[in-house]
Amino acid sequence: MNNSAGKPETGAAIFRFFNEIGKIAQLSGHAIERVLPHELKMAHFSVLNHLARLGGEPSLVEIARAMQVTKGAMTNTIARLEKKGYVAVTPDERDRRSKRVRLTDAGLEARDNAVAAIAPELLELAKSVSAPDMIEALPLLEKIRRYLDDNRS
Amino acid sequence: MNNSAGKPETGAAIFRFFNEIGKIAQLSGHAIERVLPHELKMAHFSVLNHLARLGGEPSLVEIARAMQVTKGAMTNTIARLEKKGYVAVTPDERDRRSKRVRLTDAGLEARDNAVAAIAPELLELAKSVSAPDMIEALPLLEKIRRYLDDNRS
DNA sequence: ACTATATAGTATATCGTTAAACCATATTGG
DNA sequence: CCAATATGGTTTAACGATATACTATATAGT
Repeated sequence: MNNSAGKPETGAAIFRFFNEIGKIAQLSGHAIERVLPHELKMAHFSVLNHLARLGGEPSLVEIARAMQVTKGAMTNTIARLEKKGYVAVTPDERDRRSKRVRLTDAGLEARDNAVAAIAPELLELAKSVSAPDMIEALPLLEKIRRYLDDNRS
Repeated sequence: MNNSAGKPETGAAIFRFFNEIGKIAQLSGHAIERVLPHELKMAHFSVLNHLARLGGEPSLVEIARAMQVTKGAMTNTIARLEKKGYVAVTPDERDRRSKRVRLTDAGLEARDNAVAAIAPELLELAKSVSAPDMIEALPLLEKIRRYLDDNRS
């Protein structure tokens, strides 16, 4: 049956879509945190992973924007990561309001260990559900994420 | 590295899948909270919506399990909703440890107003992205959610 | 140049959540 | 029956996030 955006059931279906997305995010977040090294919360791991993938030395606010949290939250997160020696923070010479954040070797190692800890969980899930279907759904998810990203005030 | 789920990139793709899911959940949550009546946080609305859809008089822990939060969190949420008059809480005669939670008329009205406030956002998004694609993805999402639900410890 | 405005980062109060300890009541197995 | 154990709910401490206000520096407009 064809549901265009005008039909009444469409709203309910879209609603359910986001409902499922929210629950999956919650459940997968918990599942991942369970296997994560004890000191690494999801927020910390996300930052390490972001730095490992992006490379370079982004500023604190750039990281905050990428992680979609406030800069206040990122001040806290970066401080914790720095205390653990996972990131190095240096003042920006050009813009003296700003700081540059760089992943240390220890940080990269911690991130790699975390990824290795998570991988089996993900692969088992992919086996039980359907890896091809999930991969096929990726473009749609990216499109939706971009839309939401562009339309946040 | 053993990869029974397929090609070696599969792990990375699954990882990205959950990354996107997480970001969409965050962004859509914020977007929805923006249009929600000021007193209604996402957690409160979710409970009202759950009660409206399920009907009946579930216990506090049953709601907590459905919402995937701890019972401590639900104690707090229900207390707030009760103070606003959106739910009525009565002792369970059969099991005197338990409480029954029922949606009041005011609660149903608040929920309906919230749904009405959210609907336009969702429909605009569905129009800009692709409602059919989202609807088509629903079974996969439900399958993943069920898997995660069944496999949480 | 000077003023106004924007931006980077920090500090603080508040909020919702979790984890853990706890009390009360139910249920189960000797 | 009764002891052991499980379950429903509340409370408390710690934590991460937000919003807000604040300091310091940068940028734009006149």
